[in-house]
Amino acid sequence: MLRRTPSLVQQVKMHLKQRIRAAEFADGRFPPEADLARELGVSRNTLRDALSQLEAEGVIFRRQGAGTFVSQAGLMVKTRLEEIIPYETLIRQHGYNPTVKLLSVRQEPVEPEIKAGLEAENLSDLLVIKKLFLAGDTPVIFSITYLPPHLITRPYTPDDIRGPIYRFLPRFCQQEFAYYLTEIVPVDAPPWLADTLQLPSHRTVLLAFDETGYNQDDRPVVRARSYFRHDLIRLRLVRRLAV
Amino acid sequence: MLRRTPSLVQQVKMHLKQRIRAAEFADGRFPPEADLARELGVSRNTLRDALSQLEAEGVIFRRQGAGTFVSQAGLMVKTRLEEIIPYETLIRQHGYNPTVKLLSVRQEPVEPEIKAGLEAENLSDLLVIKKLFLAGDTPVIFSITYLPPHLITRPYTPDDIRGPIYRFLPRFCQQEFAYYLTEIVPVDAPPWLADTLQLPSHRTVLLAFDETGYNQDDRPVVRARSYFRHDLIRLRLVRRLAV
DNA sequence: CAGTGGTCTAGACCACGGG
DNA sequence: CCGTGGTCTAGACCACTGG
Repeated sequence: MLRRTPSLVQQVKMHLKQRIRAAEFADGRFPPEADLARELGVSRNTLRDALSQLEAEGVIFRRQGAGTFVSQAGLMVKTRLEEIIPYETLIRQHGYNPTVKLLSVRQEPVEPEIKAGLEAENLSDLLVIKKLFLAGDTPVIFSITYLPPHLITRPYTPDDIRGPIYRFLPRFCQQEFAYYLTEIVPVDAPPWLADTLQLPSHRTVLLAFDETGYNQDDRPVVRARSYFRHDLIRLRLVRRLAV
Repeated sequence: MLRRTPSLVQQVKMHLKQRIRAAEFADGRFPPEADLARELGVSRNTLRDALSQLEAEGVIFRRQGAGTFVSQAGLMVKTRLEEIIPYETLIRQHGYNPTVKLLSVRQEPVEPEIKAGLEAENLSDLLVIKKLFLAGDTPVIFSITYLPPHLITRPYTPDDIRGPIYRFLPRFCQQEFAYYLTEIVPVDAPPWLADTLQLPSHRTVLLAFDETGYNQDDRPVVRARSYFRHDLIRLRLVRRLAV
């Protein structure tokens, strides 16, 4: 997997974010698009693509006829739900030091409902991966991942499992990961979960992600359930009016 | 508020959605971009803008060198979290008949935390709006909205309040609504809420949206908290890898 | 009115895949 | 290889705001 040069749009995005972090636009105002494009040596279209993405992320906002401005609220958003990021990064963005504990990797029977979502009703067992993510010393995320074992085409070690499953798939399953279809569910933690996450007794309500991962052929290849200590890990997103 | 012609991109989007609904692409395959653009009489750029949006919504997926395809999973997604839609529409998308009950509209003191988020610490009271949304006969969403009363510049009737607050703002407050910054929170329903939503005694865990609405000048103008019966209203979204 | 962002076009070239 | 989608450009015109 070689990295190719990030697209111009990506580079412009990163460049502008950098300048925002450096508080270069002290009054919160961007230069006109034409000037900025010329300065960066890209077409206005390319610059505008980057600006549109930054606006969708809540970093800036634009007003026709008026200008482009740095958004104050956008700076508060630690997480953008519609983007998949490693849980370690998520924890780091919240200001903690992340650790992963690989609790278990086993092939075992699972509920029919899980298998159905993977179009794997005929399989008896799935590969079940359990992980615990710590923020400092505090467990904050617990995840269970289900993978049909027949997808795996190369031998792997536990270390290969420690990272996100969407990194594992292309490397060991000849599957390109495309997207998660995620359902957000509130959960009253059962004792085993409260135990695993070392929840204080008065805090048993958690946020959970119920995810189905699809490959680039739009076939479901993996399912996962993740539980979050929402009091420590905040899930925020920017919502806009549908057109 | 006059409607202007929807942009070409919007029109193309709607047109393609329509053709997908009509199952016109039986094998799930789109024509090549160049052909489709010519057929629709738009430039390839315009067509591609529409396709990109449809892809982001999970309706289609594209593979370089291979083609553009209708996504199966995308058809299952009833809700896209990053888009604001009226709760009535949300309920209808779930196959129920929606009703709104305006429970109360009162000016009253609120917690300092709410006022702080609205930069209204110096106000003693805010306008507090409580609504209940039914799916058929079943209460499924309860919402509380907080609005600084001094924003209102025109007299209004209760009927003007029944709709979404982001429609009220431009009409009665001379404020253009821009976006919500939303935090997703799991909640163990207190008795008053379980009562309002007529929850079965074993179902007290709810999903809540904690929202701050911003105007086009990026100033907070409204706060809202909505509680969802997640067993009846599913909140799903498509998540993609961050670039 | 001048200056800003919003929309749309035609055309070029690149990267990837197996119709 | 050819055909697909991916990227980028230069330029035109429109819509809106009050620098």
